Amino acid sequence: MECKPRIEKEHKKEMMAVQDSMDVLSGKWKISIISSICYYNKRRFSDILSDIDGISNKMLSKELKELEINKLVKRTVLDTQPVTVQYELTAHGLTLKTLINNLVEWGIQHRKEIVGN
Amino acid sequence: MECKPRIEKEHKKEMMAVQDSMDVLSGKWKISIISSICYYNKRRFSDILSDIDGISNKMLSKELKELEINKLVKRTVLDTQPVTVQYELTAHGLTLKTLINNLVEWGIQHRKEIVGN
DNA sequence: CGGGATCCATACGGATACTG
DNA sequence: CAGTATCCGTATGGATCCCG
Repeated sequence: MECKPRIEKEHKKEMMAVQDSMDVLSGKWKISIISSICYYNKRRFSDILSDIDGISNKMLSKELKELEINKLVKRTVLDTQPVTVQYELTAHGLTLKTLINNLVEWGIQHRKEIVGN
Repeated sequence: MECKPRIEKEHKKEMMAVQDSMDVLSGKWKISIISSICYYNKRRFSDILSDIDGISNKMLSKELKELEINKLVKRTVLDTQPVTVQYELTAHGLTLKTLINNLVEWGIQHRKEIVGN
């Protein structure tokens, strides 16, 4: 397994890039939210709220806002009565799929490693 | 981009696996620590402490302990005077490299997406 | 319905001092 | 050197109520 980056500066840049990714994803509910929207393609606020066990509306609202700022989800207000709001992943949000799949695979391997001690 | 998993149960399992991964990695300093050890192959407590800008000994101690519990790092007490402690990645810890590389690449892409608005 | 505002308990995490 | 213990401010996040 190759570990050493070429030069120190390069290494620092890589660490920053990892942090950028983690900042976006490490919120307690972020990935669950993304996954929920992704699964249904389009999803309304209250639907996501019931999809995810234990989340409060305050948290959902906050996390969705951050995801929107990071251009991972798109928010659309529908002209209904009363108002409904639809969330969907952006093209950029969809690129997370690969990363999430990696996280799934590593998580499975990790569980084997820990449980099977 | 394919998004819908086959069945709901499968989906829940995937979510759990992602959470397992995130729980291990999402500590504020975890990846920096792993990266530091990985970079130098073997590394002592005080060296890691000075590698990572801003971390306190309390945090380093705590995070290292968690990494050890998760079998990502191996802790070795050396019989020196005074005592020194060496940390190195386990085989399992090394499997994180791929994941971290993915995080690096996505982070770079993400930064482009956000900055270049 | 989709949030925002408020209150409040708890967890997180920094600084410092101490120990084997 | 490699932590541990303590103190303490701050951030996190749940519960609840309110509003357009």
